[in-house]
Amino acid sequence: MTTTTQQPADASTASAAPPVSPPRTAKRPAIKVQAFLARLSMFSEMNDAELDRIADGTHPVHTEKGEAVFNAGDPCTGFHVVVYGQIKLGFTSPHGGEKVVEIVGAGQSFGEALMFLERPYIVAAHALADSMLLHVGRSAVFGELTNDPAFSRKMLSGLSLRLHGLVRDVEAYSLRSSAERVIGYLLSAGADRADGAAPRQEVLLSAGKGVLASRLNMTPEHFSRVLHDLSVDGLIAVEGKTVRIIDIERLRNHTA
Amino acid sequence: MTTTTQQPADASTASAAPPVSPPRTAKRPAIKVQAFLARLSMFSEMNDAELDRIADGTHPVHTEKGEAVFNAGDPCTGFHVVVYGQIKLGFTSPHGGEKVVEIVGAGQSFGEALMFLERPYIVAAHALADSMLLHVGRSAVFGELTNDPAFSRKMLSGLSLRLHGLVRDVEAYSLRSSAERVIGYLLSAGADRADGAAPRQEVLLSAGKGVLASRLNMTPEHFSRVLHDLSVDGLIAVEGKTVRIIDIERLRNHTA
DNA sequence: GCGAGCACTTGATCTTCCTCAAGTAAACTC
DNA sequence: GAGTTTACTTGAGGAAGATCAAGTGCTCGC
Repeated sequence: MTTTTQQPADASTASAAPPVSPPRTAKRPAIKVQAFLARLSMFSEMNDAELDRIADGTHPVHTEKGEAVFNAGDPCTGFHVVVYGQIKLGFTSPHGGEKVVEIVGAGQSFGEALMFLERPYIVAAHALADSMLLHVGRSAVFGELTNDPAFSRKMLSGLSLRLHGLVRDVEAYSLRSSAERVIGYLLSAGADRADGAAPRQEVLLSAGKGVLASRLNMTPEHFSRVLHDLSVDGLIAVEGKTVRIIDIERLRNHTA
Repeated sequence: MTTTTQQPADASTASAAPPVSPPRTAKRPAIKVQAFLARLSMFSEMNDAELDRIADGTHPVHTEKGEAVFNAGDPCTGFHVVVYGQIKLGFTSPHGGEKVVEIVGAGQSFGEALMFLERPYIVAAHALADSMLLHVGRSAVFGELTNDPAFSRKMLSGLSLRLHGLVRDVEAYSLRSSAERVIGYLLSAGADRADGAAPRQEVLLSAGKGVLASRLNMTPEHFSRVLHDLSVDGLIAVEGKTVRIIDIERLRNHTA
């Protein structure tokens, strides 16, 4: 849940999302790869020579809404960073269902673990919006890892953070009711001001309700009902994709 | 699930578990720390000087059955390796429940991710049997990381593998019924011969049924019933802690 | 601005799994 | 080796959430 919070185009968010705007025209923007990479915490301590080598190992990937970036079973040749847009990572069950594991936004990366394991993907990645990614090739990463301990350290932290988030998810799935998971999502999405300020009253849902429901391990129907119930209890107000938190204290203590 | 399989004292298992025997007497055995560490894949490429420095950063921890190694909220000053015994990692819910996230046996380690994040533990670790651990201090690890890229690489693989296992768990919890999870466990526990040989017909449950049930995200009652149903269908036979797989093909294809 | 498609909501019913309550069997003490 | 504890099993009932089936309202393309 922690890593799921999305960054709207809001300069006040103290996040790693670099200020790369989506293309205003149909034309794809030429971005400065090194400059973009340098803003990611993963590469933040690299010098120019290193950044150049990494940048040489990348190539841009443009994916339209609905398209797959990769599917389960595809070989993994590196990892991806989102420049703009939004990607969902998920399983497709043999019985037809889908489970969204993570929703990834601008400035976030995915697929590092598989890159190190040299195994094929076990999840699929689909674009939730027209997106631009950078694919960072394995060999470029491995090259820098061997002579830059600070980069190794960053990589280890990044992986650890991801692991930590996943453990928290497991806890939520096992020990919390679906209403509690929804509340947890709303609070963490509302709390993504990193400064000490009070959490937002208005939360913009970071994806469609169906996708969010799957991320929270419930059906769209049930998600809808939970939101409805919380509204009836006067804790929140739902207006399309924005949720206004009316009584954050009662929301926090809510048990049902 | 993949990382959960336990090694009974069986030299044929091609696993990383070093052949350190539990103490036959009440007296604690003096183990050779360097020799033990060298057999772990994490340290397998280290030279003697490095191993000495890591060994200097360790201290032994003896934990009796039922005792805690650490609790959620405790600060993390390094990671642990199991020399002998068995440790469970789990959450305790505010509402009283418990969820076992992982069961860790001899030769396996835990707590690396928290060490890199420098955050307090979010799970608790309790001994399921009288156990001996080695605590490897953070600074010793960080020291070697800065000048041994191969070690960094091993660390990254280890963390990636853990992440991979957790993603598979999330898939199982979300997309599979409890009977399917039980079957998955039995098959993977039975398949832990790494050679190409046929899976074992006899599976020794790696922990008490209650603990296993929690690991598989179900109640002990329900676990018991699932095992019962599979027995009635003639797929397995349960005799205490050993499960004999009678019809592995039908077990694999079982849907209910 | 009209119709088609899609996302979401609402209602009724059904399943899975949990809870509570005994009961049995195995293990640990003394 | 009897008594107690702990682990597991079995049964009955219940609750959370899924499924199925219509709806309603939006957005988007033309």
